[in-house]
Amino acid sequence: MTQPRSITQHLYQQLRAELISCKLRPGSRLRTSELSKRFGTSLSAVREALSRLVSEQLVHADPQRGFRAAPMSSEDLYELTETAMGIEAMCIRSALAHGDHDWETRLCDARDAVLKAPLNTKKEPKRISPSFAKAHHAFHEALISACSNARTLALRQLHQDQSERYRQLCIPYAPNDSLRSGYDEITAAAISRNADLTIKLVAEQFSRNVDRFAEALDSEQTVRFWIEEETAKGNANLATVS
Amino acid sequence: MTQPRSITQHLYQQLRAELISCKLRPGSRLRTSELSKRFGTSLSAVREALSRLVSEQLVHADPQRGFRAAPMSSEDLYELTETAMGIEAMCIRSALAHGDHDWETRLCDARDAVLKAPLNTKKEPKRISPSFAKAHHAFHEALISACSNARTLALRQLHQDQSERYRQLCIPYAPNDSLRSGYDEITAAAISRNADLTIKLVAEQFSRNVDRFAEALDSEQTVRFWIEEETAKGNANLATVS
DNA sequence: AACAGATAAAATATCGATAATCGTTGACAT
DNA sequence: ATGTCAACGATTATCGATATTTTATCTGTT
Repeated sequence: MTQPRSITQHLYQQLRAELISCKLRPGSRLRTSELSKRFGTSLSAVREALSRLVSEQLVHADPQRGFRAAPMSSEDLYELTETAMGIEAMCIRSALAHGDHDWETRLCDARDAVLKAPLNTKKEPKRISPSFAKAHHAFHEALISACSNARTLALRQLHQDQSERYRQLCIPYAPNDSLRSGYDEITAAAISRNADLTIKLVAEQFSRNVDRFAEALDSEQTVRFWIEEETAKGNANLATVS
Repeated sequence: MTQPRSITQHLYQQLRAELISCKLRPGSRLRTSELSKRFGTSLSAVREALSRLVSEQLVHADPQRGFRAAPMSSEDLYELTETAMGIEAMCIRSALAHGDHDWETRLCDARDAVLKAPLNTKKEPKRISPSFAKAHHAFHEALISACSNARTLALRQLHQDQSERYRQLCIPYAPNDSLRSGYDEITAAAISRNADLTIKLVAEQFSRNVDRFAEALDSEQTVRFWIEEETAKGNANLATVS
């Protein structure tokens, strides 16, 4: 955890996190006055942080009408998934070309971890457990960790975060062992340097639940999220930058 | 040309254009005070515009040390080219899948135009003529114009602009007819919906001159650009927003 | 009752000023 | 001569206030 030097930097990270976690609801207005009050900073700092998020497509800026959290839609979800997978494919190709023995070890370790991680918790049986989600991400992170192209990796991070945002949609369903599928095959394909097969298998995993999320977005009912909405009254305090 | 509504918007577009054209030199410091003086606006407006460019990787922000134009390097050029081509490939696949008869017509027209455009001008015989460059861009634009994925298209634009920035490097050489190669073959491959071949041919065109630019960046001599550097004394005036 | 226009309230966009930070110069001691 | 430290100047980061624009409210008329 790197200590942010400037207020703006801190605001940027904080707002980004709240947008990805959907604590700031998609489509909701982001009033600079509200945010500056909540974080105890000036308008300018908030505006600057929001401006950076505009280029990341996490925030939309209607000139003269202020900022709002980027909306969600099933169309965008499908497009995002396609784009993200294309970028993931680039990373995989590079990783398979550059991966050494260390990389293979990391990959196998990550595979073992994800196969052992608990799917859900007793408290929330209808939600994928944070530890499984973490292990899943770590696996794919390990897979592309040998990718040598910094630009592609940066793009991947952006789209990973965007996808993570969509996964905040509350869609209760009991996870089953089918979630464990793919990891073994992907690992084998990657180590044998079969890029096309690796990509195909990863793509299958990626698009597994997309339809479910898309349905939730298209349904008439208002969408629900796992996390609670941030209310205007909240009064977060800035950690003192020591 | 859409009339920008806000000062910040205008600044953003202006700065972006100057960064891509390398009027603002790669790696050079972007002092907010200088820029605000030059454009006759306040510091905040400049900071806000620069902040948006940070996420586009056209500007780097060292906390507490201000902004600077993103540097150039041969390593980055190679990575950019690879990434841009990967994105272009996604667009091509989508376009070939969705392209209708209209699209084929647009593509053929663009091909004819690029084959007729003059390679250079008498005034600058060692530089590719603007009209040929324009026709070249229009051709590839037409090729991907049937792509249905807005996110991929947006990414493409970003990387196109980044590549354009590198092409501002002054590398005099007399263009010859080999520059005309590829367009016929690409058009044919695209219309016959052979995605793999289309991509391969486009990739060849893309990477044609990369080495030349990379050499220029790696050479000991300071790099030169076609356009003149923007000096601090300049005094651009804001168009009155009517 | 419905609509148009005028007015008031809210929020945004912009500015100029202040505080914090960094880089540099120059004095001083070793 | 060289290295360290302090004070200065330059620049950035942040703030609070003002000007503009949008949105909501109210009034009067058809």
